[in-house]
Amino acid sequence: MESGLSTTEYAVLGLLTIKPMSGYEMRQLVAESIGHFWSESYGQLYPSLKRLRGAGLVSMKSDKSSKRDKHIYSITTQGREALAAWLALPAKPQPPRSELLLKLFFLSPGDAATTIEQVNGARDRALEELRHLGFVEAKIRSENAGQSQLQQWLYTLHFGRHRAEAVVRWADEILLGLEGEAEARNSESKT
Amino acid sequence: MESGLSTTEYAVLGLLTIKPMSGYEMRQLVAESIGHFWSESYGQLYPSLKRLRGAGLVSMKSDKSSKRDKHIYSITTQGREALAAWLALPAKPQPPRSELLLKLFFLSPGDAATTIEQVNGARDRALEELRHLGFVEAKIRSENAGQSQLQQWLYTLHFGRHRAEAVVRWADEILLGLEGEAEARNSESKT
DNA sequence: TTTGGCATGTAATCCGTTACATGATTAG
DNA sequence: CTAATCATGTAACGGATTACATGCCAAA
Repeated sequence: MESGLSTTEYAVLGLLTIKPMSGYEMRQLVAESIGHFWSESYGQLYPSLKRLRGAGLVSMKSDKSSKRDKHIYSITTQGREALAAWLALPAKPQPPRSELLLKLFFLSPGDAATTIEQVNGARDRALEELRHLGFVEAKIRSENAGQSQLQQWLYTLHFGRHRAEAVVRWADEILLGLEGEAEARNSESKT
Repeated sequence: MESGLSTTEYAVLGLLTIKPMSGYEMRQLVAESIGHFWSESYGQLYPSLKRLRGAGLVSMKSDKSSKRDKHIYSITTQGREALAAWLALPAKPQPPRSELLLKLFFLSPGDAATTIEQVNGARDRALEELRHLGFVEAKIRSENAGQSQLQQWLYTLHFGRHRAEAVVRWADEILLGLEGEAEARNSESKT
């Protein structure tokens, strides 16, 4: 069912609404602007562009001006229509697959040290992401002041922030409980 | 690098530490107990069991007693060692890929109605998950009182709770902002 | 008797990353 | 001169879901 296009292909269409771009440029843009919730590799990008072109959803022209021929892709009217239709469809929730939770689930309470390490690792990564998101937000706020799309970008950034904050809260909850246990054991052995 | 086994195979080893099981049983157990952060299909399960058996990490015996021959798998000592080694390795963070955020990113501020729909949909799903997690927690608390593994199970459940709460907070933040905008526009047109 | 759950597996297919192959341009 | 970055693509591979193929047993 659905619309025949893969999610990657819709992502490509979306990127081309920002501006006409080469495959290489798209890759960069994905990595720096939506890297916290999306990724694309060349192995997906180039074949997708080819298919989309075949379907008339994007057009291509060679830019021989500056350096050596570079392929600049643009979204067509049909492409915009296909994208708009997809954007209005409810996003399907993706089943999360977490290696971290898998490990925690199977670790035994006797391995408290390993549990703590894993939880701490997740906490550190979340803190790091929080810093990174703050940095990105400051950057796009200054670079895109007044840009109409800015608000939408902030939505995705804020999602990342709430997600990371949740991880920190969760980790603190566990770490506190584990410390409490250790203390209880301690005072017990002293009595 | 790494250890030669896939994450699915470690998950299988982990499941077999709970009790010896058939492939069919494993599938059920995954769906009901760790379904909120992991999934396995038969197309992965059976070939994995085959490979693990070949590597001597699980053993199999046919149960002809009850109905018709059923294959019961158990984890071997080597299997337990392999699992323990993997559990101690830091969990690698998986790059999130969110179709929802992709849509929000590309929706234009003019499509506020669609944005609201998407965000509300995510909020509803999070609320539903919260109810579900509460239900599961009550169930496993009563069924596994005193079970040593209970605490580990709760860790994963609580992660899900914090994650879902984060989505609700984020959604409320956006929805509130969007309402404020609408009101501002309203009073403006009245003045 | 026919539907649904138990039960085991394989094949086709999709989606995605990594590695490979190639080559120009630019900064140190 | 040479390493990094720009630039385009394909091939190989791996991980995962879905569809397919098969068949028993129990309940409605």
